Amino acid sequence: MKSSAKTAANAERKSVVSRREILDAAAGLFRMKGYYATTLRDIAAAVGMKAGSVYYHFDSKEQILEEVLDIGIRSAFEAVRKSIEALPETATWRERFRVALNAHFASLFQLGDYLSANLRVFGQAPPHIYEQHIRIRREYDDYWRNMYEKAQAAGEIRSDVNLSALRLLVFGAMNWAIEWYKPGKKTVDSLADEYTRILFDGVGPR
Amino acid sequence: MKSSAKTAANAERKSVVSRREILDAAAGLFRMKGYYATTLRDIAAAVGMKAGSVYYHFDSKEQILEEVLDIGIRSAFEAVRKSIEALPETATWRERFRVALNAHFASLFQLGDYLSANLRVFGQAPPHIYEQHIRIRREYDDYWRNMYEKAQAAGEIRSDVNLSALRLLVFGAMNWAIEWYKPGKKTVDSLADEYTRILFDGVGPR
DNA sequence: GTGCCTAGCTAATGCTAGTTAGAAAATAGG
DNA sequence: CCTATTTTCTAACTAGCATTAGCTAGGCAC
Repeated sequence: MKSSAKTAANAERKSVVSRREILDAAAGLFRMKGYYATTLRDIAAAVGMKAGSVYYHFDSKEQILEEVLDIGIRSAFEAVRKSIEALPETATWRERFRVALNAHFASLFQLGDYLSANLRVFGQAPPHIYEQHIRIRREYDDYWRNMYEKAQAAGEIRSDVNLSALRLLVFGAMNWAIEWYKPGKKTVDSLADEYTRILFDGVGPR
Repeated sequence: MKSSAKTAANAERKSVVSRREILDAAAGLFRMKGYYATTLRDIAAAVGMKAGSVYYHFDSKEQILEEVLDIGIRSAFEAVRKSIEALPETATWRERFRVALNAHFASLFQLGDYLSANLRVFGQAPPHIYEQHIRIRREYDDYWRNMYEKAQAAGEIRSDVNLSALRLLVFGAMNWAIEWYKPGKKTVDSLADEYTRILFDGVGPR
């Protein structure tokens, strides 16, 4: 009974391990070179395998992409949601924004390459993959939209502010960071801080 | 004499026309599908040619990419510069920012596909092309940086504002717009207006 | 009409990438 | 250790892509 349970766990683990390694490597390569310029041979080599072996674990290169995209957005969404839930009920919307932004940047810069790979390649993914992926993306979008709406309802965002513009501006800032961020240059905390200050206080004279 | 001048003009025009058509088509296709998923056959078909014929006008697919990238950033830079130069000397830095932003969005959404193709594919361009391209990009970046510095020196941007963060936030917002902008949804003018207001006034209560 | 130049076509080339099927090696369990 | 299963390797295949070299047709000048 016990040894049987151990057998099942071990048998699962090698392929689970290899599968994860492949995904990790793919995420890193997609982020760095994009989907099309990354070959299966590249990915396989990164995990000490040959390209044909990858097919034991995945049906196709496209399936790898789908999973990388999915993991990327879900892990970010989860991190953002969790960090907000961990706040006290009394937290301001400004603080929630900062924390959410922080979690997003943490996902982008600290939790592996999945989100950055996602941001880098989703816009050019094969059409059917893009169409599938856009759904979860909209959910994430709505989550942020909802936050802005509540902040405005609570008076923390002025009523004259166009929330749609705000949302798009912020998403741009959040996501374009992959193009310029260099680890060590700026901590995720300070980045989220500064963006929050700029957005809530504005840069103009008081 | 007259017929000779006409000959030269006509002979130049056909290849100049075809060449431009190829670039226009390439810009559109790169924007839509990315560089790698766009084939020479796609580009050729879009201008009513066959793939082999494109080599009469360009040495390689990469050369087409280089030119699309270059035209994209240069046209934006030029538009921004021109629009600022057309302002009176007394214009505020806030107004200059708005006008520059407006010009950038106009380049992005109204002057063909070059800038949007650029933004979409430069991050995944072949390394030697990327390295070459990044130079002009830095010049554009510096132009904006310079604007913020002067605005801060003039007191129009508060001294406590981290200009580096501001710059990166704004670039993100400016450039990520390719991911969501749908013509007709919002005019370029109103977009630049709204972003300027959010950034200068902030969204928080006064 | 002839000759030259321009602009595009065509068939072919060479290479690469994703993928497959069978063999071999590694792992796991008794 | 042995056996069964899992995991990886390998050689090959096919399709597609960028590119090339030679040809052709049209336009223009003489």
